Amino acid sequence: MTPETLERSSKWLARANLRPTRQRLSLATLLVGDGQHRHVTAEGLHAASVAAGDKVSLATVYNTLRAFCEAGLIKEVTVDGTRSYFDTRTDDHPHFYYEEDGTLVDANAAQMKIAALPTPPTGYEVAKVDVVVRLRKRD
Amino acid sequence: MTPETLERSSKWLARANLRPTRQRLSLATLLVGDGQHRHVTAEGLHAASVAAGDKVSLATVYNTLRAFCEAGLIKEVTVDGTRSYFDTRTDDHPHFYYEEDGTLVDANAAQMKIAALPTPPTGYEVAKVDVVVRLRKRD
DNA sequence: GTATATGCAAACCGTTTGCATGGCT
DNA sequence: AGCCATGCAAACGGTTTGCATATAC
Repeated sequence: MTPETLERSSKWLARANLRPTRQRLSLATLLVGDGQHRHVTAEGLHAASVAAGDKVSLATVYNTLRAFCEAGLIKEVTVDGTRSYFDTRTDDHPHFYYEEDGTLVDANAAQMKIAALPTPPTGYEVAKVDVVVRLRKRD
Repeated sequence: MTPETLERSSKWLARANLRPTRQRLSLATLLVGDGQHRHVTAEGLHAASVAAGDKVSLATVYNTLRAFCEAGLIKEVTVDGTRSYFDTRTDDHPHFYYEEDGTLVDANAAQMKIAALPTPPTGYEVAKVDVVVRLRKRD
């Protein structure tokens, strides 16, 4: 791990006033260590941390992902009823979901033009707009 | 129940070559008996069937909703990781999701203009585009 | 008569929680 | 020292499944 990787992860945690514990640093590094955006599931992130040689319990992965979420560092994306996905990019943007293997990736937001949004009922405001483009293999 | 209600439900099942059992007719009637579109959860539909005096087991509600889905009579909508929603309207259209109570309703599709969609990667085609506008109470 | 649908209860699986231990400041 | 994070295992809740019974055709 390069020094920049560690520093980026530390600052990311510091930004949200989260104590830089070994486990959080490990997960933060896996999430944003290289400055790229990522979409992970709890199981997937846990597997990655084990593969990286860091010992983090599955429960801690869940608790930590939730903590990151509440701190606004990541966002949950609902695309599959059976799994939760977390996105390191926190602004509203469209996603591609590969039905074949359950992979989630960012779609090019610039290509997505929502000219008009349905008017929210009175008394309500838009919290978030989720756009998921589900993809299947072309035959 | 009016005769039209029963006939509509029967034809709806017949359209998909599904045997008109008592349970299926009951659920079909609750879903499309009045010709309106509906968004239900398995638990909600089960409660409705019990309230209507029809005895249908929860397992059968699940199996039946799945069967209706596979037959193309309804579509599953993923908006909440903890529950599955089913929509009697089967074309792509935007939804309003009330975070406060988990209600799902159709948004006015005419007001929703997607001028451009992100280009799918080569080898893949768009299976479905889910648009969920999450609403929160305005303070 | 044969294939299929139903009901029950148990299994399932991702996620959450209680509580004792350990680490950060 | 005090508060907070971690880990384990048990609990949880929605959904699925195996199997015996009942129903449609």
